[in-house]
Amino acid sequence: MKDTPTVSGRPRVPVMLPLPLAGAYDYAVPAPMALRPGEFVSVPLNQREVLGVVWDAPEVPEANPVPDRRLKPVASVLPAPPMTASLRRFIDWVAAYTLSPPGAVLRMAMSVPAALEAPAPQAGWTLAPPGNSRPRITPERQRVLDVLRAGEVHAGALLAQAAGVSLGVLRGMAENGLLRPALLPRNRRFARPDPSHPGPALGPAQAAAGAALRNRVAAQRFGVTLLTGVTGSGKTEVYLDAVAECLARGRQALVLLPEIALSTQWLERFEARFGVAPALWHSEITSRTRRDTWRAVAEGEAPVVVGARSALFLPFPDLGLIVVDEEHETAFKQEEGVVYHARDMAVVRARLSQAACVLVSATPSLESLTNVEAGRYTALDLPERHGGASLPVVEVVDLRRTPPERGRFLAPPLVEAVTATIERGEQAMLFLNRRGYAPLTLCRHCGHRMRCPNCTAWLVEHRAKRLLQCHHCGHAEPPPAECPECGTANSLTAVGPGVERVMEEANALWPDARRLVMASDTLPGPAAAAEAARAIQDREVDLIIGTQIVAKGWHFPHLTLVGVVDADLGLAGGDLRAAERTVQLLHQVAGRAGRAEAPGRVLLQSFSPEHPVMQALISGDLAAFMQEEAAMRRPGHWPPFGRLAALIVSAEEEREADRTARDLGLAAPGGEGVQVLGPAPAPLALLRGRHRRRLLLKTRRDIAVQPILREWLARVPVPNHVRVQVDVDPVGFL
DNA sequence: AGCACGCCGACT
DNA sequence: GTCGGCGTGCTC
Repeated sequence: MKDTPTVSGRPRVPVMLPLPLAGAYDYAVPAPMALRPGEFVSVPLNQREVLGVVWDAPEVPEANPVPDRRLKPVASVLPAPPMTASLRRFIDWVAAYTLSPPGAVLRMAMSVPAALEAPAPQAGWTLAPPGNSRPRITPERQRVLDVLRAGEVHAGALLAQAAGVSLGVLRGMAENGLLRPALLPRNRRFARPDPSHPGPALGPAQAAAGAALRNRVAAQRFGVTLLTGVTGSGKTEVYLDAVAECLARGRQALVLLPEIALSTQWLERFEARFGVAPALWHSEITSRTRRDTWRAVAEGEAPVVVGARSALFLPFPDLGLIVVDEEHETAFKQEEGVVYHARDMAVVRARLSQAACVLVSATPSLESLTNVEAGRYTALDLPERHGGASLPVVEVVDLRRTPPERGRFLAPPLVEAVTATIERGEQAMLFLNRRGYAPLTLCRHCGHRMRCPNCTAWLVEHRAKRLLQCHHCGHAEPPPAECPECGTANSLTAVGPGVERVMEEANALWPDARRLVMASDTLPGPAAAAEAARAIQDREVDLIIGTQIVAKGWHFPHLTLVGVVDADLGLAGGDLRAAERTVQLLHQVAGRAGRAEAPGRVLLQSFSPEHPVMQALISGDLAAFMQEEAAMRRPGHWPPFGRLAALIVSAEEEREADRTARDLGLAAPGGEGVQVLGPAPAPLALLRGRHRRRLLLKTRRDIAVQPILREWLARVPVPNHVRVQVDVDPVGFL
């Protein structure tokens, strides 16, 4: 261990604070304290005390360090396992990559301050050593003695219950010297999954893939595997095999899911494989569970954690495997605060932890496919559906040739198919990625459109709630009786469909069918989603109408027909990844059909059946589609064949946003392989009352964007009310 | 992030 | 006259 660094003899340590400061602050180390990097400490900061982490001494000493006399001493060391060097390096890495203050990244790793305090010890009873007195042993007392073996400590309530006595008996025994109070051992809240627990039987292809993944984990070093396979091919069981191998080696495993709150079916599969539940980490767990889970992870007591992207910042002391399921999902991109992509950061964390990383998808991202092609990742593919199920047949309903009736959204071929499916006693699903009743409310008299006052967006009618809502901010208002522009009464009319409106149409078409809407606002929380899934599995529903939450890895064995109400929906707008994302989403939705013996059928309603996206879905040859996608992006150095970073300039005053955006544009970097696009109004030019302008930095893949961004931003002064947000590797149009 | 300092509006 | 609104700036 290196000596504690000093400036002029007085011992000091850098302490990283979970605040958006430029770097670590130095503190004096009081004489009796021995501090090593990683230790959680409490330090004074400007009239208050805050928690922080002892960071590492800089490799090159700071140019002008804070003089000794201005140093404040570290107040105390917290009774928690120190943060590992690999997590500290991860935090530094994420901060440098995303251009965030390291303290802002640290904050994500210190989200549970209560977990840093010593857990409150629980009182219980243990056998007292034999004394001189010989107290009377009643039958009740004997039963207690029978339950409580030497050396064991039991909680009073449980002991009394097990022995069938009252708590008074225990107290009496303590007074007579038979029992004495003792502290309970820490309760093992997270059962250790048994890697050899008999799980579901694997087919030969799965077993082979499982063995290959096990080898990757057994190597106990960094490596990334892209596990692909059509929906229903059993990818989950295969990577759970890798989790088993990781557990057998005594290391921890982390599984990231895009939307953990909706993943009850996934948890059932985990329990079927290991006999116990994993530790869960997402925004909806209670603060108590949060504290216990964080602590258990830090102490190595939680062998498997399944969580949302924030679980990447948990304090695993010995991470052996990270799985990113549905790796193509854009939900892994964090868009607020520290802007990062959890899939990419998972790879980094795995590398810094000497862990294996497995990216899983039926529809892998072009990023990951390109990494396989370049030899950076290893590919592993499951070619067939497991258990004899076949892939659904995909057809397009040409809306130009067989349009729906006026004011309707379901074309005759789709209506007939749904009718036939329900009549056969099978389930059908209608997919439309639009919540509410109608995306636009228009005045028939003057053409006025109902807009959000805070955002560049239409207000979406939610007829059941009798509200017009903005899906970008919290704004909601009741639908006005007359047009706010021209004052005409009863002139406002709903334009376009949302799931509610499709439901209305379904009510008229199939009045006897049992119908269910699945959307994020009709299924508030995991319990409601789980109940819906159960009702579907138990055939209590004939027709499901849903938004993209129905695309998530559900297993609905009786579902044989999927109708996509508007397959063209995602293709509008000039987004770089619009086609890729639409193929991925629609393929996932299609994959819900025909997961058991009965074959599945998928109908895509589209105005452009010849579009490559529809053709790819019909042929099922997504690999060929992705190759064409690659061929289109490669020449212009678009990601993943080049790098992209977005600057979002925002201000309440439009002129201020414009001015700073223009200044940034004038100071734009250039040179070989470096290009700046913009400034231009961001696609949501007004969001939550802030005007937004966007600039895009595009570089060749061999040129890092971070140093360019740092120099660029340092050249341009940003006024007080203006915010410049940096988004390295932006996805979606923002 | 939070806390203090500072400079302008309606109140005991 | 002061109580308090939140804009600005600093924290080893």
